[in-house]
Amino acid sequence: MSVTTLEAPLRRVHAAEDATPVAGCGATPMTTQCSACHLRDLCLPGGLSDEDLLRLDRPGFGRRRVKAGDVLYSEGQAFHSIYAVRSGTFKSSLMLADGREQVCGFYMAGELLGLDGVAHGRHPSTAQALEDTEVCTLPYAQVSQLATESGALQQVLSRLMSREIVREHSLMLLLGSMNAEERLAAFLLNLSQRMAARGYSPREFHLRMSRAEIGSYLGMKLETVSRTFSAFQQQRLLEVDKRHVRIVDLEGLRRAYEAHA
Amino acid sequence: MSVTTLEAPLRRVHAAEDATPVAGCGATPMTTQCSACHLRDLCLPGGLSDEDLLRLDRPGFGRRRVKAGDVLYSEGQAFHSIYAVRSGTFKSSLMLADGREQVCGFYMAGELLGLDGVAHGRHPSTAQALEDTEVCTLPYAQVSQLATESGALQQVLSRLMSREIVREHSLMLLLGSMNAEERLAAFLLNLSQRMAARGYSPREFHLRMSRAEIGSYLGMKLETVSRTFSAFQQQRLLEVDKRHVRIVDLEGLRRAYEAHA
DNA sequence: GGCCCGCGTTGATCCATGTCAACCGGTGCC
DNA sequence: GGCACCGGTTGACATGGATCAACGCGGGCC
Repeated sequence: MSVTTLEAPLRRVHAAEDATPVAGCGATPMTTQCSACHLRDLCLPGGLSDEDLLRLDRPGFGRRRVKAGDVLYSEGQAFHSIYAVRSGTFKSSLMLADGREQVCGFYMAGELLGLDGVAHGRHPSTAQALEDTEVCTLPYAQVSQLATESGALQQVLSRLMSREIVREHSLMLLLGSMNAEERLAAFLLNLSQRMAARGYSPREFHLRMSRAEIGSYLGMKLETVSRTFSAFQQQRLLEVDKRHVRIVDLEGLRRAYEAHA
Repeated sequence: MSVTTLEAPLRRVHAAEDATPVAGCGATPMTTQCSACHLRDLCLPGGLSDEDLLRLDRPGFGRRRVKAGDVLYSEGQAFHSIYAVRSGTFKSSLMLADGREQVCGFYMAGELLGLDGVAHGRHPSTAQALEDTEVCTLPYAQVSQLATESGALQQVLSRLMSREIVREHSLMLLLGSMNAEERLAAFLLNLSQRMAARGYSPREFHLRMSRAEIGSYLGMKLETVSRTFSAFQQQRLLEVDKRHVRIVDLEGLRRAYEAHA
């Protein structure tokens, strides 16, 4: 149980994942106990008492693997479950009639996906895996039931939804009032922070998404994303090689973000 | 109780408001019963059973008047309550360090304000009245308590938060992928629809916000908003006189929205 | 009544980002 | 092994919207 570096917990998740039998291949589907999960502090159970934590074990949430490029749910589909990312990365997006796509979020381990489906009983967005992933499936009826039994759990759920609202507020700020450099800086700083929270290095990481996906998320074209990466490199803020990013000057990047030029 | 036109319910709210004694002037503060409210179908109680509706009467939510230009709550302030708009219009906004403002929503009668405060126990945004307004103050602790007692109420609350997420998704789509004409068309169509839901004419209304506020919301400058209004007028889609708008060609406006030019 | 100020409109010009195109390196397939 | 394709980078050019500036209208205040 003892871990020496902050990086260990997530690494272990990946290892465990490798040992897991392939889902949907006949055997009883894998279930998950939140109380034993490495991600419990980041994920839904974060901050719950032991008692409430055990309550979450009861339903035995299922697991599901989603391969790179496959969709977890898609726009218009009936809403039954929310999903907690166990490993890997997802993007969620909306599609315009003419095929233009707006990425509205990237989700990594411990983050909850699909809360937007609660409103109208159907998923208003599509969630697609950017790499091979594994999720916990949390049937909303069960989650809802558990929430009626425990005020604390209900709180947590409300807080998570509210947090999603706050996140989107800041994205709106970004999309509505920032220029290309500010946008990319904000994006990288956010990623960096989330990597750190997961025990990875905040200064060096691998992007799971293409330039086009970053661009769609940030409201700019892929060429502009690429150019802005190059500009940051020239300013000695980053070292970039395709999807590998090293933040050389974190403070400088923060300044670029707050430049509001 | 019988109303002959759809416009009546809201008109009555305004009338009632005029008769209400000024808040905070010594007398016991006005309280509100959701079960008797004209807005009950639009607002928090929407879809609740009679039993649950009565439950909402119990806490006796307070009322508060906020004059044009005054703030209901501001960024950073501790979060205690959410607010239901009884009459008038609010904007909510975020501020950048350098003073740039991003309006992230306009709220009218029956809409809930402040849900973004649940996440971290402080308001991450500022809500300001665009005209003289009245709100119901719903202390979050009480709302939360009620939700533990009634699954249905909890559902409603979750659904409202989720709806806010969905709303912001589409705003992101707008900010990330649409041009000026599409943005303004989307804005007007949305307003039109909300006016209709409140029993007002969907084709003719008075804007409560300035060009600059519309611009901030839509991620464009006030001059561009003004020009785009003029362009729509030239295309015979609208008739505009300052803040008075008449939609001449609703279908045309829809096409402008879906043009994705 | 007259003045000032805030809001909205419109014109002229500029510039950040979009668009189009060429090219490069890596990967997977024939 | 070579070819085709995909993702990324870079350059040249186009353009939508920002910026700067002038002006008009109406309401509030002295």
